[in-house]
Amino acid sequence: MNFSKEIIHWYLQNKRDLPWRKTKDPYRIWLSEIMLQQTRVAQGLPYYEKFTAAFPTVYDLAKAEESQVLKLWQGLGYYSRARNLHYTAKDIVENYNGKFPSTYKELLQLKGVGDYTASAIASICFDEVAPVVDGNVYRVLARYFDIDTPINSTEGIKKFKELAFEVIAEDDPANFNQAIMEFGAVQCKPQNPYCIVCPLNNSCEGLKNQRVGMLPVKLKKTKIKHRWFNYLVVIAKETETLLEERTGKGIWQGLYQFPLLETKKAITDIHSHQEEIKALVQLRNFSITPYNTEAKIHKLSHQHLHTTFWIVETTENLKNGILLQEIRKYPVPILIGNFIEEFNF
DNA sequence: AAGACGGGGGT
DNA sequence: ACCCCAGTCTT
Repeated sequence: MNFSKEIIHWYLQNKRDLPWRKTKDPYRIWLSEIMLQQTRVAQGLPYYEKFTAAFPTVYDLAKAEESQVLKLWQGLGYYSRARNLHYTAKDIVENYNGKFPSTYKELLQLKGVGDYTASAIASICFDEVAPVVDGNVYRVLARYFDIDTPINSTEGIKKFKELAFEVIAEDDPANFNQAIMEFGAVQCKPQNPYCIVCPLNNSCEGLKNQRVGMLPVKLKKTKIKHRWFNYLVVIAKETETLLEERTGKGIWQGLYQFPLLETKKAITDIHSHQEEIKALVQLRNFSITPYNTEAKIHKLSHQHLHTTFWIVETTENLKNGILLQEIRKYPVPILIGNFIEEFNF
């Protein structure tokens, strides 16, 4: 049996029972693929259930408020996916008569749909011979063919895509694509792959050359930036607080947070920042005390946020205050969400 | 070509 | 501490 037949054979016997494998509805496949970008199945699964319940069709998603979409997305990360998801739902309804396009080339035009996702939808929903190349596929191909070209180099991206075209089962691209990804996730996994029981272990070049553990090769890591966030948790008359929306570039676009004072390093004397704080919270008189004395480090893949929450109490009226009892309606970063649950106002 | 973009899980 | 995850977009 050749590579593609063996992979599909393995898949049909070992595939997990996942909700998006029970449908060919392009809306649901699209939704699942966007959610699973850089995200494990276990983490994305509950979100898929929430979204399909709240938005059974693309029309339901299109007519939702963006903040509602972000609220449901809260905790999943990479929030541009949620904003693009909403944008594309409206795009499909307005410009495609509510029907997803059926080819790789057309799907690629949609915002938030790149090479991988266009291939996934085209193959799974429309049986187009469009190979997917995700992290799993890079790993399986690099090991099986013993290729050490870095998977995130321009040359590597091109080479592995060509290789995927060569090995794809042209008579069953839908199953082959899902099979090779599942195989990478479950069998040929990053650490401690099950080579001993692998159905391909007598033809795997990487295994033969004892190079499975070094493959795939990937170019350098991103350098981590350190930032110091001071959140001003205003409590006015024990019933109201202040939230601001993050706009512009950078992390957490469209999400809400307490008024933020970002500093170059940890604050040693809060009173030296009195004027900045006054301007941020728009108050004349208030008391301020740290909630956590040791900064909490919130780790993102590319930034470490040294975070301190400051409790700002006042008896004045707030300019644009929100009711504390409604604070959970706003989409917030998990860092803020955890604080809200822990502080419990 | 290189960065930016989240959060969680595994070793 | 480091790597990876059903990647895409921007610079």
